Amino acid sequence: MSRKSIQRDAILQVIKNTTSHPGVDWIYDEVRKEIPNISLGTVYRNLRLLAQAGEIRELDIPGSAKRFDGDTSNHRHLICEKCGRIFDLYEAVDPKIEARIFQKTGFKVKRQYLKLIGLCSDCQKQEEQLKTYIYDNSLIKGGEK
Amino acid sequence: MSRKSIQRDAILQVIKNTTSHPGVDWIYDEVRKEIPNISLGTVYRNLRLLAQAGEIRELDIPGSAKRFDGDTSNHRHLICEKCGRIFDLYEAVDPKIEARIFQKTGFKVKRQYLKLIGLCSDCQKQEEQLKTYIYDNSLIKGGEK
DNA sequence: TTAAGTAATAGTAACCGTTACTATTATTAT
DNA sequence: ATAATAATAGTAACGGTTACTATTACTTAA
Repeated sequence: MSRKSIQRDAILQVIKNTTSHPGVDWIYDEVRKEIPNISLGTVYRNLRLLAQAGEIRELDIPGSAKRFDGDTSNHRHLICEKCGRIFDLYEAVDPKIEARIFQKTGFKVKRQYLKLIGLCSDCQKQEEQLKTYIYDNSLIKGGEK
Repeated sequence: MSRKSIQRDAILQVIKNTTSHPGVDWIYDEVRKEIPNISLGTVYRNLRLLAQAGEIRELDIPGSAKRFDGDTSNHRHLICEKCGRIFDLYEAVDPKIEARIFQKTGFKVKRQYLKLIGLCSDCQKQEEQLKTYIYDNSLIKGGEK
């Protein structure tokens, strides 16, 4: 990543200018508004380079495509299993765990990936509503998982 | 998963009889020793069914294919970033974190995925050796990442 | 300031893990 | 036994990602 490129700058800007945690497709679409004929391969290559350079973070979401985060500060993610949205969590992880593991096992922890899967408050409300419907009206709405 | 099948039983046995955390290819190879013409699709389908039924666990390793674990007890994984081996960790995760997150954010955590990436003790030794070579002989060996 | 050297690119093909499809086989309840 | 239908083998398709290749555009130094 020694030479500058307009494409890479544009990709970085797109990611830095959102607080969402976009996937490649979304990034590709956004960048094409600036550079209509940019190649998808260019997007992938530069995302890798930018992540390696530490300018962005690459998230891995179980069972779905890569996502990226322009916020490289130390934070974790809450993933709603219903709506798929990703929320930021600025909660420190117990730092003692690494020392304890090293003592016990000899394994040297370098990175902790703590992913918390659950329901965001919006989806909890929906679940509540759904329950009410079911109990009140004996209506069962399927396929919401 | 209402009817029994020889294929599914064989797949389950293969996974239960190893303490490694095998991927689909390895499982497929092992099962073919018993059932040579088993279909790869059958392996995938039954792995999904067995995981849904809670008889095995499906692991997701960042940037690599699915792996499975016949040990469904509550434990976590240490992943060596050098050799790729997966080690079991029977260390409880701070349970207070879930309550704290709910209080602060309203997000209801259902599952914690704590993956610890680092170096196993074997690979640490190799790294040490490598450093020694470099310092002693000014030999640089590349590509070991 | 131009020319040479070579990253980076666009466009496309290939790849790989996984899922979907379909005709056939095997299991279960009657 | 027979009917109903899960489950299978074999194969095709799929989606995300990477690899390839000829071309373009930075950068350095003459």
